[in-house]
Amino acid sequence: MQDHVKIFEDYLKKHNLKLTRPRHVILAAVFANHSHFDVDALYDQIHQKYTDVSRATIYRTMPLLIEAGLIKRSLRSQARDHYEHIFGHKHHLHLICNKCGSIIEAESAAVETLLQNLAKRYNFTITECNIGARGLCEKCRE
Amino acid sequence: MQDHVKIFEDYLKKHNLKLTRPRHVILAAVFANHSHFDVDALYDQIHQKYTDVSRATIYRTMPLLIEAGLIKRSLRSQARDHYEHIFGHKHHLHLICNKCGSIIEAESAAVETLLQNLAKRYNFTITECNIGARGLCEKCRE
DNA sequence: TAGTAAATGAGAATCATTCTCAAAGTTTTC
DNA sequence: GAAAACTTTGAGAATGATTCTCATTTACTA
Ligand SMILES: [Mn+2]
Ligand SMILES: [Mn+2]
Ligand SMILES: [Zn+2]
Ligand SMILES: [Zn+2]
Repeated sequence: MQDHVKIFEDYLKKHNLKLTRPRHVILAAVFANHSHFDVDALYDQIHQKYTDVSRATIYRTMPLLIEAGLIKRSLRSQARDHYEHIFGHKHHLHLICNKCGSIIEAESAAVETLLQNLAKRYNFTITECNIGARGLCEKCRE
Repeated sequence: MQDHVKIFEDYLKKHNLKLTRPRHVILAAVFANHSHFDVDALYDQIHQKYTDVSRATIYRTMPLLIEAGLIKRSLRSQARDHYEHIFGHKHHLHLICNKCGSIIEAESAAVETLLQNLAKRYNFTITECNIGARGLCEKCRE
């Protein structure tokens, strides 16, 4: 059973952090759907069932989930941080439409390989790629 | 004489915006050095000679310079927007060291081409690429 | 040079995020 | 299973980058 719950719990134990109810609730909410999210949306979602989990705790938990390798900070739209979970998902890149705001997720393996090779030339060790582009989607082009 | 000043002035005229002193001062400061900058650093730099140019005007001018194709919003470090000018510079990508914070600028043409081809498959028209990676630089790896 | 519309500076407002601290929870030890 | 030792939590205050407001100034037009 090597699921996200186990990974998080292992991470917490390894770092002498406690396995608390809010942390489990937040983790579950993060993996309850598979799209990008921001803290505000997450708070709304959680708050329907668990009125006692505070924004502060959500903000405090994001770095833990990142450190555990379960989510990444993926985009920033109008001054708000966005996250997406990465555990259970392939690496991908984002094509963001400037008009309608829709996000296409595309396979990134080839681009990442090229990027890795490039980094090698600078003796740079990549731990996290961030690849994306803005433009116009099919529908918005006409 | 197709320099950045001319480009900016043409942009302003074309959009019925006025060629003001603060806008010229800000443009000059942006191109006075060739590194990344944030509004705060820019303000400090400008404020030494031109004490009457306000932060508000600098913030208001950034989108104009972006629209004119002279700068781009390039990175965000700890909640602060960073910019770099792009006129007169080749496209490049950023390798950011997580330890020392240094930024390596690397040639991005090959990666961008690949990204363009990928986008084509989704009928997506790219106007702006954003490619980068985090990790450890040569010095910080030991 | 006057008339008109846009731009500016100063500081207030906004708003996402971080911080503070007293109260509550978790783990360890007996 | 209860107390000690330590961590986490919620609530709301604080912070800090960015945006807004509005009275005043400036740039352009004729
Ligand atoms: Mn995604
Ligand atoms: Mn750069
Ligand atoms: Zn679109
Ligand atoms: Zn380094």
